[in-house]
Amino acid sequence: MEKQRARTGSEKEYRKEQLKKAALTLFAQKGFKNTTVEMITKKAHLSPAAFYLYFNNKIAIYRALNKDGIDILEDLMKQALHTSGGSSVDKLYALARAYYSFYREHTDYFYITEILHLGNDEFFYDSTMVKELEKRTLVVLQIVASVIEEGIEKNELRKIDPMKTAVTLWGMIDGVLILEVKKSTLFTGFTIDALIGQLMDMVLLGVKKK
Amino acid sequence: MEKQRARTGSEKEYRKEQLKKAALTLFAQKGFKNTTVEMITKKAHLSPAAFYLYFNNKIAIYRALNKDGIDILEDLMKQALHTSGGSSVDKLYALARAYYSFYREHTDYFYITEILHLGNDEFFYDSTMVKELEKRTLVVLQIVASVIEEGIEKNELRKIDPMKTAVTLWGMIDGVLILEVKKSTLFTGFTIDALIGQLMDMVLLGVKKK
Amino acid sequence: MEKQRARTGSEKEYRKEQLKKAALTLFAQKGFKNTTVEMITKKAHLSPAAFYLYFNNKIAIYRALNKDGIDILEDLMKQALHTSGGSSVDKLYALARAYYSFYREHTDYFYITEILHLGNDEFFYDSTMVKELEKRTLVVLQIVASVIEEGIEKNELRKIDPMKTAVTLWGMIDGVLILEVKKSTLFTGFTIDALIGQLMDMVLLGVKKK
Amino acid sequence: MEKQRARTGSEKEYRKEQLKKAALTLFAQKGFKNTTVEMITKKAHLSPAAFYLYFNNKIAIYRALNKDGIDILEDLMKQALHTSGGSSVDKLYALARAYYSFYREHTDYFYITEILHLGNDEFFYDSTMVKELEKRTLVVLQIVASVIEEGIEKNELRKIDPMKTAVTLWGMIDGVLILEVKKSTLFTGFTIDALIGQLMDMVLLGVKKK
DNA sequence: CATGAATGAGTATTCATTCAT
DNA sequence: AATGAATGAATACTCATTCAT
Repeated sequence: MEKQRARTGSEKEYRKEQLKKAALTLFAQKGFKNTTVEMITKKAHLSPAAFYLYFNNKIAIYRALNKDGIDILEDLMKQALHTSGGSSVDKLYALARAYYSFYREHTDYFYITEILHLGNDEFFYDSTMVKELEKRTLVVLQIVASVIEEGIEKNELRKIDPMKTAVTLWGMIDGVLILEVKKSTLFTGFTIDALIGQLMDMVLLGVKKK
Repeated sequence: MEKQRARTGSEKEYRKEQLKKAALTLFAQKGFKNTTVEMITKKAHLSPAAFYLYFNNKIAIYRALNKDGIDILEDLMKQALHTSGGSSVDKLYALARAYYSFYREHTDYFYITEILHLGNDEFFYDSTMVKELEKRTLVVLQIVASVIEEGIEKNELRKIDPMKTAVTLWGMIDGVLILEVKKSTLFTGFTIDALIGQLMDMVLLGVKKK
Repeated sequence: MEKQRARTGSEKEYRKEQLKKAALTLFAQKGFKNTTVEMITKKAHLSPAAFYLYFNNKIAIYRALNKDGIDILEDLMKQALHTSGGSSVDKLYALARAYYSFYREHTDYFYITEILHLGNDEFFYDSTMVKELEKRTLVVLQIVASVIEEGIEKNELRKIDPMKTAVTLWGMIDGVLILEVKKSTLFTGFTIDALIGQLMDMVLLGVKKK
Repeated sequence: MEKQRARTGSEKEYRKEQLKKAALTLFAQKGFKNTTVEMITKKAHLSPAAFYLYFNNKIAIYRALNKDGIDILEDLMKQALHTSGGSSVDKLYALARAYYSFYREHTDYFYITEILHLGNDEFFYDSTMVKELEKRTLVVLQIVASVIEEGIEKNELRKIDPMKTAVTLWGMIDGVLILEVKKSTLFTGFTIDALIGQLMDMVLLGVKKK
């Protein structure tokens, strides 16, 4: 193998990105434990040893990806808010669509931020990292909550606890998306689109007849 | 260490249960890959070699637990249906509560049946097992769907696709429960009870003002 | 499994025979290391633990079989001598045929006495056993040697060292038979019969033209 | 223990040789199953894990040694042919001596190529390897057969099937050599030299008086 | 006598991580 | 900075053998 050398700072940054890109795909495909450092470096055309020039250990790259994922999500949510129509319901739709497109267009990141740590125990032992992620998540949730709050004020929405609703919505949507990740959409015969549509319909109108 | 011996058939069954109990806890705590056969047997006061008297391999015990989990869930759901009030909404509540108590009282089973396979590869390579689990899941979903169908007929619920709604509900509730598993309920400051309550409220009445 | 009980002495002997029979087949089929005690006992419809009522350990059964093999061979050789025609060449033929039929009719014993210990190191550490086997082998070789001696006296054979010739013959025939065991007869396209025929022809007449 | 590092390519090749050398001795001494990867690496002053930098698995090193063995044999046979006297009998002698010196000077290789797979299962599961070895063996046999053919044409040898004779000879000599491997030469009181001499005498002249 | 149950000691193989160059 | 080489610590699984009943 040719010796690769990252002379300039940006070249170094580039290598780091390559490694993250490789790890992102592999983690999403095979899980954390089933992805070896060697696999990651091979995909990034580097030697296994080089990995440790860029990351302290295997968990570090996972953490970095996790952060990136939340960055992307936050961006998407903020953008959605700016470009959406005026009514609160419109805005809620826009935010839901943003989250959904986080799932669709950045599936690997969705996988890593929302799913990968489930069924593992070693990821969140670094409490500063946890704190950091929680703060970031709250920012995103706050965006949703404020839309709900606004909707209530404008009398478009029922009187509900905005943050509680935001959190619940988050969980609900995640759950439905995870159905597809678990391949449960396949055997039930519904597309993820149909299920998300159904979710929005239910959430907005309820199932009960008035 | 004293040598333990399971003399009677029922004692043998007991040991098997001990192993499953140990594995259940460990899998839920640390994940599949992070749980070693040694850990399981140590917890069950047996030698690693003894494990293989009771299960063919590590994955076999996981499969057994998975099946047990679904058994429990199915029971709970059927019971809920029989003991609930007459209206469809009551029945839906009862089913939701049943699922919720599956989560509460059998958290480790919930963990294993709903979460553990996420972020891993190896579980679903046995396609007969997958088929079996899918069938079992459909049975549970069908219970929910039929209640919805009945509700529509009785004019208690809006005209919605019963199975699609059931699947969506499943995902939604799972998602909210997973929030707690991910410890996300903690930092948002809501109890899981509150979130599930919020979910039921939203699902029944919708958020939109009429 | 039903509990088997060997009450009478002969029943005990029967069980021992069953075990040897099972081991014989398995050793010949799979080799010593690849045959487990469990396989042997399963084939003999006994529990693994019962094995140790009849043999001290796994090697012991191999040793017993080895002895049995030589018994059979010795018998065959002695019989051959008694039933053969009068000339020394006839007798030599008869003895060769006897050895050959040891291979054909008792292939598993041939395998065990002549081949199995090759490529292993643990069999002959019991020096009394080795001595015993050597003595038995010498008896067989002596049978051949005395026929050769007689042939020389009767002027039917060239003047050759009888015992040296007997030993050489033994090795030569073994070697050709082993060719078939190694499946080398297959790819060369010759049957073992043809090769043994060729061997006898060469040995009697030589290849050199006179 | 000092950490050993193979820096240059040739040093790496050297380490591989060390491993093969260690494995060669051990396989010949103890057999395949009784030789552990740890034994091999210890003898080569490496860690067990390092083994897998050089060979994919335990069987791979056996296969490599097998190939090496046939290389050596083929070389010896070809050389013998080139340096021997003109008569076919001389050539046959030279070839026999070559095979004999393969046994004497490369006993461990002889052991591995001719004996080790006897009494085992697992070696021949790789059919491409088997085919390859058979082809190589046929090449060697063809060398012998062509000398015999020439001898018949030159009227130095009786009319015999050249290839059949070659195969038979191969088996015969192997058999006698194996006698020594089995230590059977010791108790019979003959040296392997004497037996091989006897074999050649018998094969050339026959035992029958004319 | 027979066995079900149990295990200690192995055994090939993997992998995150280190380090001399 | 980059890497080839090396390894310690795991880890699932096997098997001859033991022993209480």
